[in-house]
Amino acid sequence: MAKLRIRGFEIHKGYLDLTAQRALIDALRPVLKAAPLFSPSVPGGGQMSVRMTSSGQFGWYSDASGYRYADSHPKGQAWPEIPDQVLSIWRQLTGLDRQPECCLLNYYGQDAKMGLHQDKDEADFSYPVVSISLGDDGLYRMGNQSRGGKTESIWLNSGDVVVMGGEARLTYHGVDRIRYKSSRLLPKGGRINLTLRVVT
DNA sequence: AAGTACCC
DNA sequence: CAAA
Repeated sequence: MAKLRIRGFEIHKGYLDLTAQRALIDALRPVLKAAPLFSPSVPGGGQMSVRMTSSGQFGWYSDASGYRYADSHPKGQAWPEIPDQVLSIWRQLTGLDRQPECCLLNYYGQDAKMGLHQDKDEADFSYPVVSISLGDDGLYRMGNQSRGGKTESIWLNSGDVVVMGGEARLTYHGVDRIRYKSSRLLPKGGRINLTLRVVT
C-alpha cells in the first residue's frame, strides 16, 4: 500500500485487497441487474465508448442536450442504493459525515476510453470525489485546471483508489486506454471504475 | 461539455 | 472541429 500525490490527486495504490475487491464486485451485481449499463450520447453528437450506470439518489447522465444528474435510470426506474461497502470506503478516505449522493459505475470494455474532462456538474466543489478501480489496468491521465498544457499519466490497477480534492477537484483527467484482460477479477475482462460524488 | 481528429 |  503506497500513497502517491500527483498534482493534488491522492492515489492510494493497492488500497483494497483481493478479498475487498471481490466483495465489491458481489455488491455491484444487484446494482447492474436493477440498473443496466448504457452508453450515453454527448453534446455534439458523439457517443461514449464507456458503458455506465449509477446508484444513489442521483445518477450521472448525458445526452445531446447536456451533462447532468438524473433522479432515475433512462429506462425509468429509480437508481438502486449505494452498497454499504462503497460508502465505507468513502468514510474511511474522506472522514466526512456527509455521504455521497451518486456512485457512478463506468465499465470500460476492450477499446473504451474517456477523454480529458472536469467533474463539474456538482453544486459544491469543496467535497472531494473518490474513484475506485476494479478489474483491468487503466492508463489514467491528469492535466490542468483548464484545457491544454502538459499532462502526467499513471497506470491504475485493481484495488487502487484516487481521491480528488483541493486543487485536484477541478483538474482535467481521463483514461487513455485499458490493458484488456490484465486482471482476473472480472472473468469477462474490462475495467470498472466507481466514482463517488456529493451532488447537491 | 466526458465526442472526434491529429500530433508528439 | 462544433457545440454546449
